[in-house]
Amino acid sequence: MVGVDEDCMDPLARALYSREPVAVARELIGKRLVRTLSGFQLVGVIVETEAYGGRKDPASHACIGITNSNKTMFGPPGFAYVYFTYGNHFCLNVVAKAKAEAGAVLIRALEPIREIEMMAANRGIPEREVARIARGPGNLTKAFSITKSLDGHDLTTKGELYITEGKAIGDDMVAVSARIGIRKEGLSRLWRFYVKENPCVTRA
DNA sequence: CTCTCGATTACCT
DNA sequence: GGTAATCGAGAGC
Repeated sequence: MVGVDEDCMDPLARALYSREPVAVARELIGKRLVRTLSGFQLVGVIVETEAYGGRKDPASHACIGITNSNKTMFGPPGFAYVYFTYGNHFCLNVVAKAKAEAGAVLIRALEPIREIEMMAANRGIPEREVARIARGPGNLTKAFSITKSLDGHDLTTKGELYITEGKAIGDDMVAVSARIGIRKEGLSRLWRFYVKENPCVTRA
């Protein structure tokens, strides 16, 4: 048994998420996502994120106003916003906002560091293909067994799913780009953050 | 390697 | 009825 340190790490406080989504998206790079599953703790380092705003962000789900499926984004920061899309995939966000009515940070990729075997099994791919296990928002939720049932879950409390401190990653190792996959406007906003040259980050 | 396209379903208009 | 913050298979170069 190697990295026992995660066991005594407390979840990040809600104050960290009570800021502009862009600031939170940058801050989350290098932090650890912890998933408690069947007595095991799956852990991954966050290596790719994207910020989404409220009514004024045309690419955000919150753009259309509050609905039954996006209401978590309009609630308090520090909670998980999980949605289902393309008929196949769940995506995990953290609600993040300063003063705006809505906002969130999409977790797009993780670097697996603990219980990798279980993650690979959840994905149905060989354990040796570590880089592919949690690369992409739909893939990471599958690897971590995250579904709509975790929508609204508090990520600042030690439980089924939470985020802890990790290793600080300096600005020289973090790249910025336009967001991926959005079809509406909003591409001019450079709200995507990722670790340079990390194999667990999505292409494009 | 890059590119195209189909899968599949909840939700909103 | 159209669409979506995706993924992976398969074709083509």
